[in-house]
Amino acid sequence: MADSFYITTAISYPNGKPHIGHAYEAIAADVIARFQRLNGREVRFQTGTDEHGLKMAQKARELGMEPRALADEMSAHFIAMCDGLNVRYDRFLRTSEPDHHRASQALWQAMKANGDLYLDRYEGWYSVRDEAYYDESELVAGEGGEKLSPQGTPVEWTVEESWFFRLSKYQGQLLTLYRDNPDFLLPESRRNEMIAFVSGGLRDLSVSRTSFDWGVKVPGSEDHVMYVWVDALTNYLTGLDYPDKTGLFSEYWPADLHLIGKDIVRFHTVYWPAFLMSAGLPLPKQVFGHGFLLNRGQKESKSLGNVTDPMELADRFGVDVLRYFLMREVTFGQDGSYSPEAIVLKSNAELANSFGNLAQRVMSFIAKNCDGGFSAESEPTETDTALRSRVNGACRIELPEAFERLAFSNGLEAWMQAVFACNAYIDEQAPWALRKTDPERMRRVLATLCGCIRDLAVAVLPVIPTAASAILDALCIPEDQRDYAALTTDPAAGEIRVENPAPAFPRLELPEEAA
RNA sequence: GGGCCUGUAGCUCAAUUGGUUAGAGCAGAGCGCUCAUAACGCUUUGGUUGCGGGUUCAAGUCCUGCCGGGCCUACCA
Repeated sequence: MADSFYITTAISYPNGKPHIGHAYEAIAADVIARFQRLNGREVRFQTGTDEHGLKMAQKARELGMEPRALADEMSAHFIAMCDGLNVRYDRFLRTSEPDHHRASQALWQAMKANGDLYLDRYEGWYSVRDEAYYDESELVAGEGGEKLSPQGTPVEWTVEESWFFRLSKYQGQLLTLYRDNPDFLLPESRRNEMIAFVSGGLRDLSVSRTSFDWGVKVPGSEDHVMYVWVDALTNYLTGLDYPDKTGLFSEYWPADLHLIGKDIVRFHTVYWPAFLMSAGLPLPKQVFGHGFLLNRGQKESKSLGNVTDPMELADRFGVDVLRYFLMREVTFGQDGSYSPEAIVLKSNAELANSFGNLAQRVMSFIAKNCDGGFSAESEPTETDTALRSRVNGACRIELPEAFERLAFSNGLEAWMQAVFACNAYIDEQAPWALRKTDPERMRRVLATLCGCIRDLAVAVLPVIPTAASAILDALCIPEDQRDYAALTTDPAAGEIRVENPAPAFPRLELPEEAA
């Protein structure tokens, strides 16, 4: 289908509760999904949890539970997070689901049929503590001259039977992909990184393990489970009922956008396209590696004790406020910093004082002075038309163009400029003075403003769905006129009605610890 | 250790890819307004672009060294 749009987040590893980074990615993906729906596209949005692997198995053992029970418990937190943040996914996929095992095995067999999987031995210096193999060159010498991992943990020479994927075979095709499709991997800095990585040569990839069994079984090799990334990446296909290629799959594959963190760019832009090439499937159109959120400029970690529960932020400041802050403050693709003070400051300045107050001052004026409704009879002046086209341009052209490039902060910047223009216009036109001198002119001014507020509210729907809808409700804008296509109409032309306007954004108090 | 990215006003970011006097918002200061969530508007203070060299008619932008931050280096967004 030409206007379908398939977007995914990375699936989260649920060996702990969701942190701010999970929330950030889910929100960004939801903003894109809502944005594309407003553009009239047939959107499918998938997120989920990546539940296999040694760490989950170990964590479960520590807690004396079955891995599946732990996965059930932890994935529930991720589902609750999405629901709590107004993240409207079409499918929440758990890799422990049977259909996912089927899909992973089907992909495996497709790669095998193409001659890209072979059984060999994996040997190397293995650190049990780090659960990782190290290259000889990475090892450091301990005090007694013994070999240690770069983290200083003991290593031993380990031999394990393993299936391998012929990654080396795809070096040329991958480099061609990056060269011919500059939009395949964004932002650009990440593409440079991957070109350098792939140009340096690719080793075949060990894609199965025998040391644990919490995973997808390798077909015909039941003592092996798939390397977790083979199984994890396949989730994007599972959600479309692969290996059935008739229904959802034919409609939505290839994916339009895999939204991921910058730390897993390699898996999505080297391994994943190579797997797909091997299986003879089309490649996703774009992978975008977003940046990380820093807590007051510092990375969050358990050892620093500065881990933030995103739901706590949402409860404290509001879901829309959190969503707006993350999209507005952080340049998408780069790292960003957040703090309670920054959230409060941004929300008060832009949402409460500028946009929310604009809507409220206009609507409550109409409710009080125009009996809640009216039609403007006089012709718009040049000033009215200028404001209207400025605001409409920001909402219908500038913001959507920026969002299309995932440049959310730029799009919202343009939107904010339009809000400022409206506030300047009210002060200049002073409808409260016109009320006594020229009521007809007053009505025209108010109608112009209502048209602008309609545009502004529709444009930000993807970011702050609840508050923007409340404003559109108060303006009595019908549900079917709340998308970008509807912005070509001029609501100031007809009857204006306002019902029960209420402030859309409360002013927030600065957190006490900041004082 | 290696690779890559990053450092611009107190804060968050721009700067058309080397081209006038480095621009916005927030925060601060002054004035105006009263419809509105003590909200809004106008004016304004504030920068040796991390530090040192170099290339160039011209450097925030390119090269180099140093300092700080980050990501990857075969299972944490």
